[in-house]
This record gives sequence, structure tokens and C-alpha cells, in this order.
Amino acid sequence: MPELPEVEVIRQGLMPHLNGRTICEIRCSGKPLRSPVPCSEMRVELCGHIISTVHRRAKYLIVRMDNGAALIIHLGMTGNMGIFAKGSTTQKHDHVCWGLDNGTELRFNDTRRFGAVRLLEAATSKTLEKQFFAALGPEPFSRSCSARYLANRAAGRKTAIKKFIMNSHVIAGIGNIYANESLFRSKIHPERAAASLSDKEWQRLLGIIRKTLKDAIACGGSTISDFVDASGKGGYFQINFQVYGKDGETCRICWKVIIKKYIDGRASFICPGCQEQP
DNA sequence: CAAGTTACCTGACGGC
DNA sequence: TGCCGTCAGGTAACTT
Repeated sequence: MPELPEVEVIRQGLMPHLNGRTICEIRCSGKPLRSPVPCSEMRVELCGHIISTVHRRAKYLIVRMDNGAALIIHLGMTGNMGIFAKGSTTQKHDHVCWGLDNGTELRFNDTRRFGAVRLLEAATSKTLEKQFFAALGPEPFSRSCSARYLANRAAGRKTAIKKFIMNSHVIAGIGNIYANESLFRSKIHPERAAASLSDKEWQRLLGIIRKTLKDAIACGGSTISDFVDASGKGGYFQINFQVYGKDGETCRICWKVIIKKYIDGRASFICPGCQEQP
């Protein structure tokens, strides 16, 4: 479900509820997520300690504690985090629950259990970046993620540009929706070889990726089926989709019919008028 | 290194 | 009503 904008919206929604709160109790469904949930370890490391901040890296949320411990949470396809009153009705796929000192609790819900909850004791920003996120590419908004950097990484690569920008080892946070939307807005066909983009095209694509992600964050993310932010509200960027899920509809720019095609196993939406076939 | 497949898991939807 | 196949926002581990 969640790509960078949705994770960022969740982070921003959670921050005011979590910052400075003490974790009092932890409950787990017992079902494994992508990896087993370290329930007893979390109780030892987190209970009685204060949450200092919530960060995001790529599509990961990072809850930092005053004792140096860090929770690293990935939402997978269907994961979500929300704040609820203690004792309120739980949902079917609530898998982890962190009780706080003010009568609320943070809940992780994940229908398909593709998400992950990991625990690092004694994590610093440096060790997190060096150990846990070592293989991740730069954040799209960071200085190190330049058009030059992307062009260099793409040099010699025949792989489709769409797959390339969805590769988290190259650039973090871009999933299927925002890859489709950014390529359409850049007028670049998703099957173009990554190495075939000119410097000018890289500049345009990077600028548009940044703008698209930023606009989506400002809209509260995209609600496809059930995405909601920490307070239970859905985002509305999906009204700005120009190609995603719009096969059979006419392009709002050139009036040609948008097609759907599987590229590298992922649904891709292309305007044959705006995005020239390689 | 690239491209393809499989796997993780549940639920919604369409066809019959 | 139900059964079956297909598909879904992500990622990693395999094989060729």
C-alpha cells in the first residue's frame, strides 16, 4: 500500500501523539509478519521508556527511544499505524499494540502481514544508516540524490526505467503508483532503458518525482482501498492520478486512450501519445 | 549484473 | 450461495 508519501503522512500524524510518551505495555497477536515480531524483546527494551521522535527513511518508520533503542517498522502492502483509545474495539488484523501512558495506544494493523516490526537496541542515526539501511539508495529529496547520481547509476543498464526508479537500492521510496505517475508527467515511456535517458531527461524526471511525492504528501497521500492516516482520515492525492488505474480512459493531455501493460511483473499505465515507445 | 520466478498472506472482485 | 482464478500499494531470495 504505502509508498513514501503515505509513510510520511503517517509519520507526521503519529508524531504529536507519540513524542514524549512513555510506552507502558506491549501486546502482539502472535502471528508473524514478514519476520517474527520481537514481542518479549520489545517489552524489555521499550517498556518504561520515552519515545523521543519518529523518523522516516524510505518506506520505513523509525521510532526512537530515550534509551537509544529504535523500532523499525515497515508497512508492506497493507500495513497501517494508528492511535486509539485504550480498550477501544480492535480490528481483525491488529498485530502489535504499544500501550502509552496517557490512555491511548499505537496499533499496527496489517491484513496481509507483509509488513515488519524490528527492534534495534542502542541505535544511533549513524549505526541505523550504516547497518540497517546500508543497502538503501538516497532519499529523493536529499542532495546526494542528484540527476548526475541517477545518470551514473543508470549507466550501462538496459533495465526498464520504471523498474530502475522503483529499485530502493537506487532511490528510496518510489513504488508502483508514483513510478507510473512520475514517468507519465515526465513524458518518458516506462520501458525505456535506464541508460538511454539524457541528462536533461534525468533532471526533468527527478524534478517531477520530487514534485509528485511532495504534492502527494500535501494531499495526505493516496487512498486506494483503505489507507488512512494516524487519525483515521484518508488522503486524496488519488484524484490527481493521471494514469494509474486509468487504462481505457482518455489522456487528459492528448486524448489518446491510456493502456495497461505488465512491465517487470507490475501493472503499468502508459499514454501512447505522451510517452513515446522506445 | 540482468531478467525471471517464487514466496510471503488476505481479501475483493468477476465469471460461472 | 459458493467455488475458482486473478489481482493488489512491497521486498527478498532464489534460479537461469
